[in-house]
This record gives sequence, structure tokens and C-alpha cells, in this order.
Amino acid sequence: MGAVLIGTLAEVAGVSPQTIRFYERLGLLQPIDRLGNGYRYYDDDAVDRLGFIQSAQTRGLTLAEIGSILELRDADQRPCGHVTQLLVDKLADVRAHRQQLAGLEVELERLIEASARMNPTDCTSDGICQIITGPTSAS
Amino acid sequence: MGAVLIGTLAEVAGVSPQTIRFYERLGLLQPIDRLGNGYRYYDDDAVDRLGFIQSAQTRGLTLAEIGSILELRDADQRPCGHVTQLLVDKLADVRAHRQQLAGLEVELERLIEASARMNPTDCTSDGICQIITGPTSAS
DNA sequence: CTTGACCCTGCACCTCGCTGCAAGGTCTAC
DNA sequence: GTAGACCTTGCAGCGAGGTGCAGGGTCAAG
Repeated sequence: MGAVLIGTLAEVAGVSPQTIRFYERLGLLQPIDRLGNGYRYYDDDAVDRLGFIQSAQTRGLTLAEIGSILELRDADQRPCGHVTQLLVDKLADVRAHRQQLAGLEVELERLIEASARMNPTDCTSDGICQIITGPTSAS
Repeated sequence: MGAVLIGTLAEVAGVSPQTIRFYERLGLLQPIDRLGNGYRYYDDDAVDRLGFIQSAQTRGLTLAEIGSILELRDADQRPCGHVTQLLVDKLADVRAHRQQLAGLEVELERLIEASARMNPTDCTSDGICQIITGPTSAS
């Protein structure tokens, strides 16, 4: 089952051939070799590798971070410690981001509620939009 | 106090002159006119307008959305309804995004916890990184 | 011999909100 | 007259993760 061309690999892995070439340029996935006509060919490990990339992406890792894991693997090192550190850092990022969005959510709720209570005639007064800037001034 | 040049407006509003020119290209802010030498000049309304843009940005609106509000204002229409709709939509976006991040947070916590329980010797087996893909396979 | 499905390379483009640079004109102060 | 601070225009680039296209080569079937 080894030695498939890029189109087949793409179909099996559920990505486009362009994406595979793009990953190759980023150093994430190298073909075993080229055929006489220049065509890339791959073995089953490539499918696993693409699957890993997709798993890691859904876990919020960037392609650069995923590349750093694959690099360790390719150097026959155990990436466990590195991966754990990446995940811990990512968790901190996600929590910070969520905190920020929570603040925004509260703020939007407040503005929407205030706009519902607003008298439409208030709108014609000066300023561009008092729903957003607040009745007289913003903090 | 009217008729300031771009640099003064930029300083007062706390943005760079380049940013003001950028907003002009997006149609968010037009100078009153040009002086004989081609220099843009602005009045105090421009400061309010830049303040509004910044307020709206901190509320998560994109420059395109902000532009749609300003467009209504410039056409002497009350943008209240439109603004409220934008905020409601934005709130839905923020909630959806937060939900997604909440799922990711739980997932990362799970992976980090699992990695702490993992036997280091497990790591040498096949696959690229079992912390990420899971012990035998991922869902 | 031609059609159609593949494959190759390299480059441009997309979103979003700027930022920086080059090459020039202008204005003020000394 | 010259230095320095301002202004003008247009265009390139960032990051992130691709997508799409042009212009070509290759291969198998009919």
C-alpha cells in the first residue's frame, strides 16, 4: 500500500494537494522521494503525519509549533516534555483570551440593554452613536 | 480651534498620521478640505470621529462595520437600529467563540492531565505524540 | 492523435489593521 | 541658504493558513 502520489494521499487524509505542498515548504512533511517524472510519492506514515497535524491543529497548536514537535520526532527524540509545555502555554493563552472575551461579552450585553432602554429621540442629538460611546461620554 | 493638520489631529486622537490616512482610504474619515499645498486639514469633529472609531473597536466592531455606521450618520440617518443589530450579532459571535474556546480549554486540561499520568517509556512507541493523538487513537 | 486526469513550479491573492519605507514637496527658524 | 520638522503619494510587508491560477509536463485510454 506504500508509494502513493500526492492526490491519493490528499484524498485519504482529507486535505488538498496544495495544502500538502504548502506543508512541505514549511518542513512539516517530506515525500519519500520523487519518481523519474518528478512526481512526489509518499508512504503510509505520511497519512499518520497529516492526521497528527490535524489533531494538533484542533488542539489549537500553530503549524510552527507542530513543526517543532515533528522536528524532535525526526531527530529521534521524545517530544513529551516539549509537547506538554506547548499545551500548558496554549492553555494559558486560551484562558486569557476567554477572559478577554468574557469582558467583551458583558460589555456588549450592557450596551444592548442600554440601547433597548434608550429613547429613540435621544439619537438625533450630537455625537455619532450614543449606544456605543455612552450617553454623554465613555470611560 | 478648527483647522488642524494631520499630525496635530493624530496626536490629539492618539493615533498615527498613517492610521488617519488609512482610515481615509477606507472611507471612515474625510478631511474638510486640502490647503493650497495639498495638506489635509480637519476640524474638531474629526477628533470625535476618531474617538468613536476607537470606542467601537474596543467593542469588537470591525472597521467595515464602523464604516457602515458612519455612513448612515453621514446620510443624516439614525443608525440606532443598525448599531443594535451589529452589537447583537457581535454578541452572538463572541458567545460562539467563547463556547469554542471553552471546549478547547477542557480538552487541553484533559491532555495535560493525561500527559502527567503517562509513563515516559510509553512515549517511545510508535506514533508521533500520544499526548496529542491519544493512547491508541483519537476521536 | 487527442482528450482528460493527473502532476510540476512559482507566483499572486485572501482577511484585518495597520506599519514602514522611498522619494519628493513645503514651511519655519536661524 | 540650510537644517529640521512637517506634509504628500504610492507601494510593500506583517502573521496565519492556506487558495487559486498560469503555464507547462506526463500518462493512460480510446
